Amino acid sequence: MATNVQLLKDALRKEGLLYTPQRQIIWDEICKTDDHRDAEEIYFKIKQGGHKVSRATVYRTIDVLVKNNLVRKLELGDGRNRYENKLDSSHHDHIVCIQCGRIDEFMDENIEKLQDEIAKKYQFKIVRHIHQLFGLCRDCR
Amino acid sequence: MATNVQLLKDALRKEGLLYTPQRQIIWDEICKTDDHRDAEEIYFKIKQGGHKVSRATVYRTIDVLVKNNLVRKLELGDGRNRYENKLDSSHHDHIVCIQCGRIDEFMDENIEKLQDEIAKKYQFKIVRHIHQLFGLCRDCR
DNA sequence: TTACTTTTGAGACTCAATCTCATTAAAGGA
DNA sequence: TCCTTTAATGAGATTGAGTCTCAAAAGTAA
Repeated sequence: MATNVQLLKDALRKEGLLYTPQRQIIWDEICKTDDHRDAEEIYFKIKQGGHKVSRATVYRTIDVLVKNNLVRKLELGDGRNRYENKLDSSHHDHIVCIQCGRIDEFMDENIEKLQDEIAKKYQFKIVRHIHQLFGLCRDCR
Repeated sequence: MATNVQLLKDALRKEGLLYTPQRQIIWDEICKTDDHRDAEEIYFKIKQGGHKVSRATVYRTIDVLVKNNLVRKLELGDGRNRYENKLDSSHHDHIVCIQCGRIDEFMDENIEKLQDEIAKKYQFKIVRHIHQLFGLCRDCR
């Protein structure tokens, strides 16, 4: 977990924020799994773990982590944002099963390239993108 | 507007729902522009136009229209869903300026094909997809 | 220590969207 | 036509994710 501590400290320093136990607890919880969890889930897992961190602090800290590239925010359009740590994962997009909720990841260099070409055509500077496939997974179709 | 009336009637019949003045008013309002508007905007425009349709009915009707392919639902991840009529537009994805809110549309056969290949690889059956580029448009960069 | 700044937490608040349920309107007989 | 049944509507309550407020707690610097 040592690197994770440093990553958090660096991010906080960059933002001019203090390193606090609460922020470490939240970052640790997010690093514990590679799942795509919403803020409420993360908040309750922390609570279950016996730590006392308020909901407001969880939301505030997640925002900082997202802003500093430690966490990826997933917008599935169902009213709840999901989060996943970016510890050892490179860029990828998502395949979401609308039946069982399973989320797989994909990445295609060619699509990325085509995307850049489209942006160029529109004289558009891409800051981020969302590419999600919704449907039925192997087990649900 | 004649065809639009029929399209609505067909969709309602297919759903086993009645054709009502309120539903026609809502569908008319959505057909009036090619903008990407949220439900609240549509609701207020109807109100401004002197028609009395409740918020609940607007939301309920939009759901029916989306389900029956008369309206496309746009999820930009900002907590408000947008809607656009699908009267004469074929499938397309969106380019969203995070500065001025401008929304452009794009469509790339090659990306669609690559997408299908990915789905095949995962034995996934795509029902719908979201592909959005967020960044700065020509005028904002 | 003291003075000052930042963070936290509890709960109030926001806002889009949904739900409830009494009222109203439409459909389908007879 | 009237009657019965079924569906739709509207006003307002409710939900739920997320944000905001502000007093108290914790950290920083001298």
